[in-house]
Order: sequence, then structure tokens, then C-alpha cells
Amino acid sequence: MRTAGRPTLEAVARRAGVSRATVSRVVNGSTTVAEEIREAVHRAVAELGYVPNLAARSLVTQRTDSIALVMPEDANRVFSDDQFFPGIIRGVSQELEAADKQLVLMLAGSPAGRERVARYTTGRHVDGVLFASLHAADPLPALLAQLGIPVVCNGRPLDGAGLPYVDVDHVGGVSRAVDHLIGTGRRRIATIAGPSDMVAGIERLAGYRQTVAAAGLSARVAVGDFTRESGAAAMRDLLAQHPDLDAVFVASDLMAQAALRTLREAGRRVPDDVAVIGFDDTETAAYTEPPLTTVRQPIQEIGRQMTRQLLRLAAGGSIEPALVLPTELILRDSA
Amino acid sequence: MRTAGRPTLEAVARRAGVSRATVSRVVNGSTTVAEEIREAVHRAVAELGYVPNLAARSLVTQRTDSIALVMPEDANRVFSDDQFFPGIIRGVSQELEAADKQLVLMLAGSPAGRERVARYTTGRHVDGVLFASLHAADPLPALLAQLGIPVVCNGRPLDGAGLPYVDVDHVGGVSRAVDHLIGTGRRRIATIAGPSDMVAGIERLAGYRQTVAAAGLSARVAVGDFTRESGAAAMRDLLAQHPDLDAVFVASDLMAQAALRTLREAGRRVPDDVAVIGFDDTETAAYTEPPLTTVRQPIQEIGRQMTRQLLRLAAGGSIEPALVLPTELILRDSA
DNA sequence: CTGAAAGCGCTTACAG
DNA sequence: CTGAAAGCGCTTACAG
Repeated sequence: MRTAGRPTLEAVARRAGVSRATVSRVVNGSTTVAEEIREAVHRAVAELGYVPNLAARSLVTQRTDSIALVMPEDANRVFSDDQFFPGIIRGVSQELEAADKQLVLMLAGSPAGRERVARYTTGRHVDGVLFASLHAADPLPALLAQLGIPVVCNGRPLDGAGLPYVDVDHVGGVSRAVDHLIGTGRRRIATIAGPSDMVAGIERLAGYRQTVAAAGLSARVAVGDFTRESGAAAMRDLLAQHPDLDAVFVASDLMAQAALRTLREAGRRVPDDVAVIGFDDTETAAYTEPPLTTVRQPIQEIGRQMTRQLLRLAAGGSIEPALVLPTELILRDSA
Repeated sequence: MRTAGRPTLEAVARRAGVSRATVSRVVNGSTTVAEEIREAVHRAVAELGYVPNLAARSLVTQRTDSIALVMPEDANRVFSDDQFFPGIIRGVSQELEAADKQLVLMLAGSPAGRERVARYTTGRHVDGVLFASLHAADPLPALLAQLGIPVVCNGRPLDGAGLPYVDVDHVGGVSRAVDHLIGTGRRRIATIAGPSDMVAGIERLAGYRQTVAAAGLSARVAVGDFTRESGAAAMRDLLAQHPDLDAVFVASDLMAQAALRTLREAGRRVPDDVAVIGFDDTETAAYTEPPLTTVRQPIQEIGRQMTRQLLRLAAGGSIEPALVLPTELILRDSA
């Protein structure tokens, strides 16, 4: 690729008849430059089509004006039609756009991917790192934080390292859902839980357990991994083991959609025979058959808040160690 | 943020008792370094936890090892549960990961967003630019190409600038779909087209028109913009204007899903009263009610091919100006 | 308010 | 095979 044509600060300075320092000041919006000089510089910039070389700027400012969003997941999971990660990306983009920063997206499902993330982020190529999800006690976030890189996680980190995070009120949402099932007369309430190595899986299951227990009901649990296939398999298991169930709380909309289909195939009517409640309130929920009652979590807002926290941190400010966003029960036809 | 702790090449050189040049060679895998010196350097790197500063490297190499994926769309469109963009992102990520490059994601739905993209990409912060979609005769890709920045587009650019692109065989796919409808006895075949400022919208409509015309049938057209809401509205229009229709080819799965629901609400049975065929074959298609017959396009493969082309271009190689991937009719229950 | 100069952390001809 | 030196394109104290 050519470097040839691209004008540098130097060229602008010559053209405007000023020093490089002055051009730099004007380009960076310093107000201490005389009006007419500023105009001359702007003219030269326009005439030459000057655009600052960001690598050079980064080298001296030690800032890159970009941040990384790490998704420690399989590409399959991230870009199935699960709306979770896209929602996070969208929230992050919005805040970043407002702050005029760039988004570097990093998938890190494989060991090689994690290696790349570590290398890249510790290489100071970004001003901070956002983790879109976390599995088990992933050491990477704490490692980065230790190297002085600002880090914010989605979901409370399970390693207890005290990193800042944004999360939602899983337990409150689930218990409202289960209470709704109980309140409408259901007594044999099962759950399809999320993965047990993720805080979302753990907490939603805990919410279910404590709510059924509080009502004196027994728990019936099958476990999925938030994918549709796992939801269908879990629903089949539940039907086999607890053929008398009359309701199921499913820890994600996608798994719930699969559960609805499995129930239909098994000849169970929803909600007449079995009531179903999901979790997420992604767009899919309104288009299932029947439309899905679900616990809404503000996915996009999670992305936005994480980003705000990170930018504050990167700017040297201090932030609250945890932000917990509310959840809400959305009633449709499935329960 | 601190610069303090981070070791530089200089530090490694001192520790290993060699020059910076030598360290640089070892770090970059040059083979012309004596075995024992190389080992000493590696040891020093490990002991110090040295990671190259990428901005400094970029400044001299004029490469950034990252590429931008631009989505000139509303965030709404990109991250609704339309699987199109996520599929592209996924394909791009995979190829980039293999090439050890970074992905910078840029939404550019708004004028301000487009401005940012122009500034950022012309600022040489990336080695090349991928356009995930294009509207009307967008001048941005040609502008970048003119500045010497490698560009590859998804879909044939409508400005006729001759930029390299990757696309799918829209017309072939659609005509197979419409022929299938005709072959199964449908005669009053409508279409819900995509946006008329996008090549995918234009070509799929053209494929529909020429196939019904070839069969001596008349066209019934409503236009959507690939979102579900637009699909529902278009379906209502079609029912109002052509209550006798017995089939509809819908230019995207998401619009088709909405059309299915609208038909159901209108009391039409699918496929008995009205046959429906979509386009995309995203995961959603298998989960609609009834499961959707659709034209599959290899979305992820589009992303991969675009990326390969771009990397070749960025490496100074030459590429084919156009790559057209095949489409395939997937039969399910809706037609 | 403006400029000369140093320096950010690398890579790469060029000698030897 | 290795090192001294120049240079990539910026920003920022420091003087004046």
C-alpha cells in the first residue's frame, strides 16, 4: 500500500506557514491559537485533505481511542440468532459512537482466541476491555486489570476478584415469573436452567429454586446452555421424567422457543396444559407460537452502562463497583 | 493510565545484552538470528512480560493489522434479530482470526456515523474496509478506493464504480422458488420485495418479475425494508389488494415470518390457502409456524470470501472483480 | 500566542 | 549475523 500521497502535519504546517506544533494545536481544537492562524491552518488542512495518522498520535498520547469488546464464546453461540450478544454490541456501539471511540470486536471461544485477546489488549492497542460474558472463574479479566488495563464485565465475575461489573436482577425477575405461575394455579413447575458455569445460569436457577421452595413446591430441573437445541433436549428430558408438569420457567427465550415446539410435538397445549415463561424478551418472544410470556432484561442498556463505566475508568475516574439493572415480567399468551 | 510499568524493546535489549534491532528481529520471527541470541532474547521477553507496542509498530510499518467492517445501517436494522449482519460478522471474524488480524466494527447509519467512518478509515487506522451492505449509489466505497484504501463490498455496488464485490445469485434462487410455486399449481403469486435502494431488493424483485412473466402470470408486488414490521404491513396490503392470491415469495425470512403471522391472523392457512417462500435460510426459518420453505444464501460464506479478497488486496495481490456465490431452495412446510 | 526540540517505541536499510 | 542510526508522524513541556 502507498504512503506516498498522504499529507502529514509537516505538509500542512508548510502550506499554512506555521509550525507543526501550531497545526497540532488547531487540529486538536486548542483555543489558544489566534483566529486568523487557525483559519489558515484549517484552510491548509482542507486543501491538502489532511487526516491525522492515528498510530503516531497514539504513540505519544498513549491513548488509542478504541476499546475492545471480548466475547469469550463460540462463534456459534454469539451469532446464532440469539439476540443477546447483538444487543450488547448495539448498546456498546451507541455509547462509543457518542464518545467518538472505536469498537474492536474480539471473539475468544478457543484457547488461541484467548491468547490473541491477551496479546492484543496487553499490547495497549485499546484503552479498555469489556467482557460481554464470562465462564467459570475466567482469569483473563483480573489479569488485564492487574496490568492496569481498565476492565468492566457483564455479570458478576465468579472469581471474586472484585472487578467492576454490570448485571441485572436475575433473582427478582425469576421469582416474579415463578410467582406468576403459582398465582395462576400451577403447582408442578419445572425449569430449564442455563449453563452452570455462567452467572446468568446460576442466578436464574437460584431464583427458581428459592421461589418454588418458598411456596412449598418441589423443584424439577433440566439444564441447557442457552441454545435452542439444548432447550429442546431439556424439554424432552423434563417430559420424560416429570410427565405431570404443568409449567416451566425457561432461562432464555431461545430455549423457550424450542421448548414450545417440543411441547407442541408432544401434544401438550400451551398454556392450557403447560404454561411457559422465558427470560430475555428478545424480539423472538413476540413471534413464538403462542407469543411468549417472559422476563425482560434490558440487554442493550447493559451494553451502554458497561461502556459508560469503562470510559469513566479509562479517563481516570472512579466508578461504582457494581451496577444492577432491573428486570420485568412481560405477560403474553404462553403463561 | 500508566505507561510506567510496561517494558519496551529497549528494556528487553538491555536485559538480553543485545541491540534493539536484534530484539526486533527475534520478536518478528526473523530466521537470521543466531540460535543462542534468539534464546536469550526470548528469555528476556518472557521475564519482562514484554508485549510490542502496536502503535509504534504501525507507525513504521504503515500497517495496522486490523480491518474495518462498515455497516451503513441503522443500529435497529443491524441488531434486530435479523441474522444477516451477525452472519456476515461471523464469517469475517473467522477469516480474520485465521490471519491474526483485528476486526473494527463501524455502524454508519447516520450522517455523523458516515463522517466518522470516513475520518477513521482515511486516517489509515485500518488496512482495508469491508462494506457489509450498500444503499443506493453510496459514494463512500469509491472514495476510499480512490485514496488507495483496499475496499470490498457485499453486493454489487450500484454506482458502477467497478469496485470488487462478493454477491449471491439472487435471480437464480428466486426463480427456482417461483418455479416451485408454479410447479405446485399456484397461479396468483405475489411478492414482498426488499428495499429498492439495495441490490438485494432490486435483484430479488427482478428475479420474481421475470419468472412470473415467463410463465405468463401477472405480478403483484408490495415492498418492505427487510424488517418484520414492514413484512407484516406489506402482507396486509397484498391481502387487501389481491385477496385471491395463493402464494407469496418474500424477499427475506424475517419479513416472511411476519407474513406468516399476518396470514394466520387473516384466517388463511399456510400452505393450504397460501404458499409462502422466504429468502435467507437463517435459523429462524426452521422455527416459524409452519417451518419456512426458503432460498438459502450462504451468509457466513459471503463474509469469509469478502475478507479473503480484502486481505489479498491489502497484501498487494490482485483479485477477481466479482465473486458470485450460489443459492439453493430449501423445502420445508410452507410451500 | 507560537516555535524549536525532544521523545513516544518501534523497524529497517546500511555497514561491517 | 549484528548494531548504530535514521525515521515513521505526531504531541507537549519549555522558552520566549
